[in-house]
Amino acid sequence: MEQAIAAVRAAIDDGRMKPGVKYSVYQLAEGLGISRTPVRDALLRLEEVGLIKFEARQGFRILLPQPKEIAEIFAVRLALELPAVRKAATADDPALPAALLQQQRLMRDAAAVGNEHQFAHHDLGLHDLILDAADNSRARAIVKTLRETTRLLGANTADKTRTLTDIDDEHTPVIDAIIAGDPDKAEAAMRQHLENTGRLLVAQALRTEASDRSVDEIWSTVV
Amino acid sequence: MEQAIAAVRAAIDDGRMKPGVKYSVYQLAEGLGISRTPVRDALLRLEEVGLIKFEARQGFRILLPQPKEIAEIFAVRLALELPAVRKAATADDPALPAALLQQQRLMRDAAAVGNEHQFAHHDLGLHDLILDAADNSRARAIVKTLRETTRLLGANTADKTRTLTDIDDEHTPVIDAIIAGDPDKAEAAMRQHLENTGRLLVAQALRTEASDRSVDEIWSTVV
DNA sequence: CTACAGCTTCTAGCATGCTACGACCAGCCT
DNA sequence: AGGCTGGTCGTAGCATGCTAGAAGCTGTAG
Repeated sequence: MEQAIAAVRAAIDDGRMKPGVKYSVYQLAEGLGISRTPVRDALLRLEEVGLIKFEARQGFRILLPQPKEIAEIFAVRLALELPAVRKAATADDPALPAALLQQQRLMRDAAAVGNEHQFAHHDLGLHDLILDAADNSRARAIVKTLRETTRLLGANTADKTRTLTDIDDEHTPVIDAIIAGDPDKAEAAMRQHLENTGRLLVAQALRTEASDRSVDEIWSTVV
Repeated sequence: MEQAIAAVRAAIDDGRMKPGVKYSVYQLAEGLGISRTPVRDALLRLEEVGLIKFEARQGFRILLPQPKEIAEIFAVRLALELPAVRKAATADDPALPAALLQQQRLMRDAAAVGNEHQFAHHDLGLHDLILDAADNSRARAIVKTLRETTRLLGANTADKTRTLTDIDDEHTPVIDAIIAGDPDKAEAAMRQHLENTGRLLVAQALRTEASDRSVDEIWSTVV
């Protein structure tokens, strides 16, 4: 079943499966060479996360997050990650600075060669590291799930309006402030980063569905 | 499948299924008069939420949340519900005050006759109403899930150290502040309420597992 | 040419068959 | 008598059978 989940995620990531198109458990199971049961289980879990939607007796469809949903996701992330980054800045874990800098180095390397996939992976790793430092595994799990549902869009977004290096530049003040033990600065930098990213994704979602609403309008109703 | 989820929850609630005991999909399916597949699906979802745990080739077991987990859950709830109650206090939804007072009335009635089940239901309804007013369905869904995992304990807690009326008294200032449009007071009152409840549940969890750690120790590492 | 009706062909969802494997128990060997 | 070993039982997990129902197509009638 884990295999099936990973397979579907991978298929979505590399564009073999596209939003809007109808798929069926039968096809997918055959393609993966396993039976329908674990595939269905996997899809049920993805449905719960909101990544797909079963339509009764018609198959299922990959969903693109709506602009409002994206804004909601980032509102939740702000609520959870801002306190987390404060805690990370005040907690004195001697191993944390090294881990942060290591993660940053990995991201820089990925950015240098333009490897978006690697970059996204290490970006997740950095945020995860901060939530780990805040010592709340539940919050960590929630944010991980939220990121998963926006990742689909994220992959397409970075190269359009923001380079990988731009994103990396937003991380730097966060990392510096944590290492310096300055919770206010860390929080402000993280807020900056999440707001930028969130508004960008909302803007893109608005574009793809050709809506005439404004980013600010949606953003302000939620955040 | 929804039927199976509801059945398992109900069985846990009224004590037909107890934490620590081993159960199997076979037994359960037979008991419910449906096949193993939907029962298994339901249990997989409950496992994802952390309410049960499958043990390979041995059945599954109902889990009691650990003290740390409870503290984490309340840390997340604070992060999400404090902003929400602020928004509820500033948003001018003309229908909100009436809805809040209505919900409070239902809770009072349930408290008056000592109907814990009804009370818990309406309590959930009140918190849900506030999150709804904040207009973030994602946060709403998250909190709902979190409440589900603590509900098991919650039912046992209320009658021990806090009467239903005590809980109700904590809600009053929250509702009043929202109606008065005072976000600061609303936030403070909600914080008071959530901290009380959270610490109480942590204390109970510590008692049931006979730990010698203190509530403050656990609470302060997370919140 | 168009509208409609019936049929074929998909589907999800539930039920059931099947298998590999860990736990537990009884019986044997030392 | 005590420890080990083989066998039996029960389990999750995967595969497959089965059914009701919706979508779309095809052929026919107007």
